[in-house]
Amino acid sequence: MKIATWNVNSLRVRLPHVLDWLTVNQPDVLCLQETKMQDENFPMAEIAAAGYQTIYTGQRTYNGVALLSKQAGYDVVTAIPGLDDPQKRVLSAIYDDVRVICIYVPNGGSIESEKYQYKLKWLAALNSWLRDMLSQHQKLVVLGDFNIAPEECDVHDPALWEGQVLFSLPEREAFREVLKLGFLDSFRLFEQPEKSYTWWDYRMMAFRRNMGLRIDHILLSNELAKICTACAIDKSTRKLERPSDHAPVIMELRTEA
DNA sequence: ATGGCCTTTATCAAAGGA
Repeated sequence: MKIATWNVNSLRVRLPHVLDWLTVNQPDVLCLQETKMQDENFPMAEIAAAGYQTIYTGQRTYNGVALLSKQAGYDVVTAIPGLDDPQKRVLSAIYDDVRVICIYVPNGGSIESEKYQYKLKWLAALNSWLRDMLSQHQKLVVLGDFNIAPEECDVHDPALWEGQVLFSLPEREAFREVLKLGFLDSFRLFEQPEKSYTWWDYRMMAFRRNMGLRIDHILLSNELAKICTACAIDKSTRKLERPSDHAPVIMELRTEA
């Protein structure tokens, strides 16, 4: 079973990339963030033509998440229970017997901003929810754009990013607190190339210079970590015309077909 | 490096992203 995540930064613009990527990679489930479109505009027909079913929850201009899958998902959840949040950042469903939770964590603006406080509050609510979900689902995947680079090796220049949003200590602590609930970072279960990142600024030729951050993650419950056979970042999409600034991350589980 | 670049919008300048 292949499960992947990709912040597409506008599904309208990136739809051709997504369709190509589905055809080439054949994931069982692809989670998208920043679709930036209302539900009535969702390109369900084009995606169905590629052989994928869709679940989505979107809004105009900002945010928006979607699940594309070969088989139908069920028991859909579209928000963190108990968190009053109009922003569409969460989508979850069960595929086969695996509970998949797709998240788009708030960016946080800058450390001094209200958006940063919103991010920390959001992460605290996520933690409580995931604790609850773990008690109900042994096979649990939490994946998406976390907007947190957890370790120094996930940042091209840790000194430059020290204390900045995406790499500040409270955010990294929140990430560690999620791991402590009983998750493993699937990317780090395997030998990986040095300086592996999932996001590069559009400016400064950052991709060409590999000035990136690893902020998109796939976390696995212990039960799933035991059967995880691979996890990799696909940098190839970042070289396309009009690319998303994020690269997809893809993970594979050894499951009975 | 107080911006650069990309996307969106009751656009053509400003906000948000990361």
